[in-house]
Amino acid sequence: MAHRPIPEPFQRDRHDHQECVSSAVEAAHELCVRRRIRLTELRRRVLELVWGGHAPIGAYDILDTLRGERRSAAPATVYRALDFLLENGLVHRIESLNAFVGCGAPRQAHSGQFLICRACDTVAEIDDGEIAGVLSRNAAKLGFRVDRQTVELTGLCPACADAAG
Amino acid sequence: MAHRPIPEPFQRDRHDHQECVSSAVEAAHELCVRRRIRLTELRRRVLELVWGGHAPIGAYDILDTLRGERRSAAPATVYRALDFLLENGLVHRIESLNAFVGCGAPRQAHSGQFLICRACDTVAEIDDGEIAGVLSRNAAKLGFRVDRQTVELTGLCPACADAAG
DNA sequence: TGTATTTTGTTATGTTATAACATACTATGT
DNA sequence: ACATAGTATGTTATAACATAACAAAATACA
Repeated sequence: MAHRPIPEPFQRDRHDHQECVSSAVEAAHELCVRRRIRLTELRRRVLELVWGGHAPIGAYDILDTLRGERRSAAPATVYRALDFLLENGLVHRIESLNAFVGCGAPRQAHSGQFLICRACDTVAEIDDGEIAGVLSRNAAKLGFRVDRQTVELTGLCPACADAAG
Repeated sequence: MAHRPIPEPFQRDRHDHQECVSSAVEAAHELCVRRRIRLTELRRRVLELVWGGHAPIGAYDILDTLRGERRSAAPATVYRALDFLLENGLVHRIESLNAFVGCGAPRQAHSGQFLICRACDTVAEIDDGEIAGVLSRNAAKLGFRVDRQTVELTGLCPACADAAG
């Protein structure tokens, strides 16, 4: 079935963000059906909260909101839901921020690279085969076999770079 | 003046590690003289502890050792020394591990890329211009201006890859 | 020597994450 | 429908990582 595509990196001004959230939840739902795993109410809700914006959100920020809705919410509640979402590629962890962002393209397996604006906190995920290729290849030249790539580029997004001159 | 070079990534079997430590301390000393900043006893000692091996070490592991030598040691003691060493490029932080490794080539400014063996915990720093170039260039194509690159590749080093088959 | 600056000491607290065990829910075979 | 195995969540406690704020000591340097 057809989804409206999630906006491309940094083309995000004045977009209907609710559309991002519902697309992400719908994609997650389909992925879970396909894999015969359960997108429970809790997991769906945590996914929505991660998709609250295009900025990374911390586990305890998620918890703060969740507590207003579910009196049993505790750190383990959130971390377990996040673990599930991470394992299934529905969210990514930004290591340099100890925070989480939604994955815009959960269909394909990928590690992804992240562009993190230090001014507006927006994170764009890219899945750049050239980058992944150079990393794997150059590691392999040293005899290193790469399992997982963590690539996080911090700087200024186009809008903030313009504003900063 | 001449230093014996710190061993190349993954050529580290049976090397004299004390040589790595003393090289690193000597390089740090010279860098601090040149920059007119102070490599105090505390900072020198923390640098040595970071260089205790080629595996990343956590701040609280450093603290545990330091407490045996200096009864006033507290978290802030260690973090302040680490901040100094980080600012001056003498150590690097491995974001995906919340831990620190010594920098083998503190003379030049660089962000570096890290190859982290998940079997033996050895970390090798590389400073690969091709990688840095592709990252900056491909981010720039999207209008993103990169300040800082975090590149951490987890996998198996040559020795552990051989052992694993 | 006096004074400004930097470094370290000290205490407290904030933030992020996991362990361990109990209970509840869901799917499946009979 | 029932038993039961497996999965998910509740609950309490604690571990691991990091910073804030102010005092005291050491150092640089006029």
